[in-house]
Amino acid sequence: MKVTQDQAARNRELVVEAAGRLLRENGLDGTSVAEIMQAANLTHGGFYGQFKSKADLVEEVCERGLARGVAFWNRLGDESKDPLRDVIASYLSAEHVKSPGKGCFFAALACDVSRRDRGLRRIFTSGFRASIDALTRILKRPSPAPRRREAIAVLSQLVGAMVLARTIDDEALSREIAEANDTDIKERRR
Amino acid sequence: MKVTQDQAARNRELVVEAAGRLLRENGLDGTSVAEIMQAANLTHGGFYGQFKSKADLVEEVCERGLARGVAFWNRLGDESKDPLRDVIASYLSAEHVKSPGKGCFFAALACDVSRRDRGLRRIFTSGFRASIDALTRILKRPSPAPRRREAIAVLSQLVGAMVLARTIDDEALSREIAEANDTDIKERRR
DNA sequence: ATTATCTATAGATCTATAGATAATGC
DNA sequence: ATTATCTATAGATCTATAGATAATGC
Repeated sequence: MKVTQDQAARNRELVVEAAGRLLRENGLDGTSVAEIMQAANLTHGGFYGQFKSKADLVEEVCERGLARGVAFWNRLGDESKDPLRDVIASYLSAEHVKSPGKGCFFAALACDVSRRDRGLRRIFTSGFRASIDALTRILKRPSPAPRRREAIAVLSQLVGAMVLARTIDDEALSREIAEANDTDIKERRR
Repeated sequence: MKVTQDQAARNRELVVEAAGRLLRENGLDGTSVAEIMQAANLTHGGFYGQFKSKADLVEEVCERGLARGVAFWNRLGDESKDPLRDVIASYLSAEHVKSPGKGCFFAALACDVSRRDRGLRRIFTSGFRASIDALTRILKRPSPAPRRREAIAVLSQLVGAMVLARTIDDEALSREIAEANDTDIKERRR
C-alpha cells in the first residue's frame, strides 16, 4: 500500500490532473471526489491524506489552470508573428468547443464560480487580471480605443462565444457562433 | 389542504416563478426541489403532483424564461427610440450583475446547460435563435457587417461580460467589465 | 396537498496495514 | 543489517441531503 515519497508526489499530481479535466468537463458539483480518485487510479479514501477537502483541491486546480492559460497567451505574445490571430483561432476552434476538459477555465467554470465562496472567486479574479494583462500586451498595434478596455471586451466576447457554442445543440449553429465571433473580432480591428 | 383547481393552477405558477428565480440564482444543481417548494409556500411532496420530475420543471422554466427575454427585446425593438442602446444599458446594468435571479437565462445557466441532456439544450438552442432574430432586427441601421453576424457577436459579448462580471470578487473591476463592454459595443458601431 | 419514508449518493472520517524511511547496532 | 517508526493508501463506514414515492387527510 505504501509507496515512495516520490511516487506519492506523482500520485498527487495525477489527482490534480484528473480533477482539472473532470471539473471542467462536468462542473464543480458534477464531479465527485470518488470519480476523481478513480480517474487517477486511486481509491476514494486516499484523497484526504493529500487534500484538506474537495474545495481545497478545486482551488489548487483552478489556480494552476488559470496560470497555465495566461502562460500560453504570454508565450504567443512573445513568439507568434500575429499573436491576436493565434489567440482567437485557438480559442474559437472546434477542438476547444468540444473539449472543455482541456480548455479555458473561465468558459468552463465561471458560471459555477460566481455562486461560490470568496476564496475561489478571488482566485478567478486574479486569473482574470492576469489574462487581461496578457491580452493587453498582445493588442499592441495602434488602436483608437484604450488597449485595456479592448482587452476586456475581447476576453468577454471569447468567453461568451465559447459558453454559447457549447450550449447549443446544433453543430452548424455552434460553428456559426465561433466563426461569427472570429470574423467580428478581426473586422473591428481593421 | 386540498384546494380548488384554480388555486392549484395558481400554486403551480408560484412554483414555476420561485424556480425561475432560484435556479438562476443558485444553479440547476444548487437548487433542490424542497427549496423551490418552500419558496412557493408549499411542501416538498406536493411537487410531484404537478411535475413529472425536477428536469421537467427545469425545462418549463427555461422555455418560458427565454421567451420572456426575447419578448422584452422585441418590445424594445418596437417601442424604443434607440433600442440597441437600451438593450445594452439594461443588460450591462449593475442591477443585472447582482440579480441573476431576475436576469438573462444564458448568463445564469448556459454553462450548466452545456452539460445537460438534449432536451434542455434544445430549448436553449431555440431561445438562442429567437434572441439572435430579435437582436438582428434591432441592429437595423446600416452596418458594414452582415447584421446576423453582428447580432451573434453582440450577444456573445453581452453574455461573456455578465458571466465574468459576476465571477469577479471586486466590485470596481466588475463594474469596469460592464462599462468596458458597454463602451466597446457602442464604439464599434460608430 | 401534507406528511412520512425510501433509496441513492455525496463528502468526509476512521482503522488497518503494506511497505518506505529513519534510527540503531554490529 | 536489523529494528522501530512513520505514512500513503485501501476499504469500510458515517452523516447529510437529494430526488422521488406512498400513505393519509380533507
